Amino acid sequence: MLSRRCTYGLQAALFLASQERGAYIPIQRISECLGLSFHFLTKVLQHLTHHGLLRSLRGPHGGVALARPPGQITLKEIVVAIDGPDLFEACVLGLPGCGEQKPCPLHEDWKEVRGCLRNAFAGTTLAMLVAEPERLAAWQACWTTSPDAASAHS
Amino acid sequence: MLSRRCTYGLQAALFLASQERGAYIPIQRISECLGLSFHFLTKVLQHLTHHGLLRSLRGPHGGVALARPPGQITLKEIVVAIDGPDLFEACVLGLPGCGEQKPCPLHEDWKEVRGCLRNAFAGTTLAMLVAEPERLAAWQACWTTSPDAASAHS
DNA sequence: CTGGTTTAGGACTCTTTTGTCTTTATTATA
DNA sequence: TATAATAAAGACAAAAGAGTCCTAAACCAG
Repeated sequence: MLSRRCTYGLQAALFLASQERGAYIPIQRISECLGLSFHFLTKVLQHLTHHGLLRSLRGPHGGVALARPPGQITLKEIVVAIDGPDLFEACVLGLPGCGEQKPCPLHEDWKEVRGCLRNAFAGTTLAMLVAEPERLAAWQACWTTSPDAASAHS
Repeated sequence: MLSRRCTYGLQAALFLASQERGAYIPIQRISECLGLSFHFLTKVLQHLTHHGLLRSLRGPHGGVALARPPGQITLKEIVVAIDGPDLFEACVLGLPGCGEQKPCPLHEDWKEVRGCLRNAFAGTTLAMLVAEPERLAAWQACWTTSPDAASAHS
């Protein structure tokens, strides 16, 4: 469904949304908390920075931060930045010419499912996923290491 | 969303559903009509045969045929046979422990989308996609070569 | 200005997916 | 029985995805 790069990007964005607003967080710390490869995550986040979804700062006290308030960043933006728009636009059967003029037999049915998908991703912001204390706790429970433990270790 | 193997499998199954009921069709002909690589398609269809979704027969007048009436084969069966059940079961964020006991922040929202996906694939049979003359024509328009032209050529 | 910290960028490896080719086994027909 | 047609099976090549590593550039603190 989503590439691994994409799930890493979403996880990191969600992580940043759950941290102090606007703070630069080192990628090293994100990778440790989420249990992801540091170097690989670095590439994914560089990609998001190029697409204007993240800001970055080098040097001590540097790191990455959300470029906009988490309430203004949707999951769809992140997915499209990493995996491209195919998930929300391409033919399910992978037929090259499929479209309104030359619809495949699944075209009309799939339009509905695609709408469902698009609504889910475009209608969900990062803020929505960490606003309720319940969800925030659920998210933090997914981390392999707590950020406090990670910062205490340094 | 779906692997290429999977889209090839779906296309071939749909092709068989639009042919004379129960007839063995050579893979060569399928690949020519759909414009797919013969050898690669062969592998995909062997896979579907192993999973009991197709029957096959070697030798002259051999080929592959649907193992059951097209009204009793759903798209979901084909997808699961080729790509596995992940699309309909796994966590969107790719979190290993995500489930009812330890839900990720998207878990509940995603359950709905997943249901939408599952309904679409499990609720659609091959027969439904070729029953209406309109859809059948749309499907045949997707072929690069007509089966008549292909058979006339031999 | 120096040294440590952090992102940026590129080269490289490993794995999976995609695709090709060759050989073998099976079947129908003449 | 001989021949041609066809799926089955496996070896191989090419491309993309995933992941590692190293060097450079930027930044901050002393």
